[in-house]
Amino acid sequence: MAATILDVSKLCGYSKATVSRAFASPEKVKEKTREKIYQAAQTLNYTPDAIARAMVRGRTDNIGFIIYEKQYPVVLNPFYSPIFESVLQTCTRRGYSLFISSDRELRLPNGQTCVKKQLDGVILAGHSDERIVNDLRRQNMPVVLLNNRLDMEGLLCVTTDQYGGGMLAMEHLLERGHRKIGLLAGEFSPHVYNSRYKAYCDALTKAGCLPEDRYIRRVEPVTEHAIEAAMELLNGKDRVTAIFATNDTIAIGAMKAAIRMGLRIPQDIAVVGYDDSENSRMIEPELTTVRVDKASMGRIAAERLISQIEGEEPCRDTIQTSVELVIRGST
Amino acid sequence: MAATILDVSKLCGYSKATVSRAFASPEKVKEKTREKIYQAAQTLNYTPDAIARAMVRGRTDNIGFIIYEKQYPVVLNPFYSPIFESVLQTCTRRGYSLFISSDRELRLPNGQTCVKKQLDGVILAGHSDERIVNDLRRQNMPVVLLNNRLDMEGLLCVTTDQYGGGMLAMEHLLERGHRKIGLLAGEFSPHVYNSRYKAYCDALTKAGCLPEDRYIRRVEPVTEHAIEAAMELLNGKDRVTAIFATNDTIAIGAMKAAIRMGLRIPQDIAVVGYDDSENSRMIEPELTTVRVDKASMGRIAAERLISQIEGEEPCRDTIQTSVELVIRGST
DNA sequence: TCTCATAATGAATACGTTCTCATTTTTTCG
DNA sequence: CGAAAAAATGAGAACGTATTCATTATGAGA
Repeated sequence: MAATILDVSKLCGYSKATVSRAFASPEKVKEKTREKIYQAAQTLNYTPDAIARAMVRGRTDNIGFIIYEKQYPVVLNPFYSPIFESVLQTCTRRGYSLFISSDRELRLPNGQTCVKKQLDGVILAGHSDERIVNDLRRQNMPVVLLNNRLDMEGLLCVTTDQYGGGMLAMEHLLERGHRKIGLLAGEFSPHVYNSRYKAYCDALTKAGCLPEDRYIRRVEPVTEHAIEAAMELLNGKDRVTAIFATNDTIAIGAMKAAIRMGLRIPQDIAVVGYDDSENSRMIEPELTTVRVDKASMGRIAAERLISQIEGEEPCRDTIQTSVELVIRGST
Repeated sequence: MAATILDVSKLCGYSKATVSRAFASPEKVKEKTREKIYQAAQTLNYTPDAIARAMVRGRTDNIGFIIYEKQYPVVLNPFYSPIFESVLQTCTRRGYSLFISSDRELRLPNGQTCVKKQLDGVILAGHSDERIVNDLRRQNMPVVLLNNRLDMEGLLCVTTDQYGGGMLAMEHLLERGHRKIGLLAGEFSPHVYNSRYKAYCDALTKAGCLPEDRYIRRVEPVTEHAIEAAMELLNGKDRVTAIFATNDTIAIGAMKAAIRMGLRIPQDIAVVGYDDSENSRMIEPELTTVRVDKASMGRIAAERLISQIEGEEPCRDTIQTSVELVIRGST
């Protein structure tokens, strides 16, 4: 049905080869010829077939974005959304299209990888593991890790200073005089969890306090769970005066718990979050939080992946984007 | 580098055709043969090449999801995120992969549609227009509209009862005795905007009130703008006692404005939102809002598109999913 | 005008599958 | 057991493009 290069060729009288060149590398064909070819193409409503093109070039100009975050049923959560936006922009600018999928889709029942030859490279976001990376590498698929860190030879990881960010949050609370600080720790990838937990402990210790288990709760990053856990920390006469939550959704849960218990924020209870996602400005007062440079993360990951696809060697193993404390009304 | 069907063929002694069948339609090959072929494939780490496959079948098993919402810089906003999730699930279950893009990506500089032959069909979300649909149709591309309505021959639109939803919200406020009701109307597609605006006017009129321009503000669906507009409505002695916001982000802006002005929710000012996005439960008190069945929207759009791809004729032009009022603390 | 270099074009092949049609093997059943 | 039917397999074309290599047209310099 659709016109092919042959139809155009016949209509304008030039060979298939020349027509092909007119589209794929216009500078190699005489201007006058090119015009005639484009004219013919237009009347036939012809566009080069991307599949046939990919077939012979061995490249599709498609990139995959795959999110592994088991705890979130929603593929696109407030943290990844801006990252994704940035990845999409970068890819578009450089002529690539973007595939997206959750982890379920990567492997088909028969063990095939549906990704094969469909994609020129893959961005793995969240907590993927060595096995997944190895699977992809065995197929010579360029890979970049996003918001995760795995120590594998030549594997590029784009992440942030998790420990430093945690420190920023804790030092801010300590500076304001808080000593009884609760930790609401979300269940993320080990890399993320461990770094932020360590920052919590180190900061307290440095300030002469002892981290106490009764002030610490592990929670799923879901508002309801966070509310429950926060209520425990806020109950009793020995309650905490501040809470460090390891992401904004959890922090908002903590604030909601406080409001429901009649506590004033920040006078009675201060809350610091992490990520600076959209949510952080939805609540009132707005949330003090650790801002992660999500736009850069996405851009860098995409750019490095594309460099790799286009033949350059990865120059560094790990790239850390900056973190910054944004102080708002909750502290 | 990567193994092809020919390598497998040589290793196991069967012809290319049989190897191909072993993967594409296993029931057509003897079990014993199949096992040997799989074995050989495994040792060679072979997987059928999706591109070559697409080339000969004329199908890619890829679907595109394209969002047109100019006012939102973020491709994936809280409204579309669950819809997208649902689309992704449905596609995955039925063996399709998902491409995503904003409108910028659809057309390349030279006027080509990069979509051509890469995709088996497209879901157009947000306010796309006739021109776009026609472009795609000229290439025989199956199309489904999501959250929008265009009167075009045989075009399937999956939407919701915008007017009915608006009515639910307004009648709820009227029942609670409110008469001075403000409208914060987000700038969405004409279809959406007009329906909700009409519901606002009709409900008021039916209750014997006259819609007044001073109670109505058009706003971009961004929290800051909503806060400003809400403050205008809440100022002065003649202020409104309730606000109907045409989406949750705007409603949250209204609530934040009220809180900042020292008004109590819902005693001094009631707020109803629209969409029931995640945000609606982030604020305290939580937001009364019109729930849109986003999961169904996504599922239905994907299913109908796939039916169309697989050869069935669309049965209805417009499908409306249900709306429902969720009453929470803000009213 | 002629020669040589260079630019522009064409013919043919390759990319890795699926599918049709023909052929061979296996099964069924009288 | 033998013939017919059914199942399994193989040979080869086709999908629509990019690219290599050969050929032809164009232009520059003397």
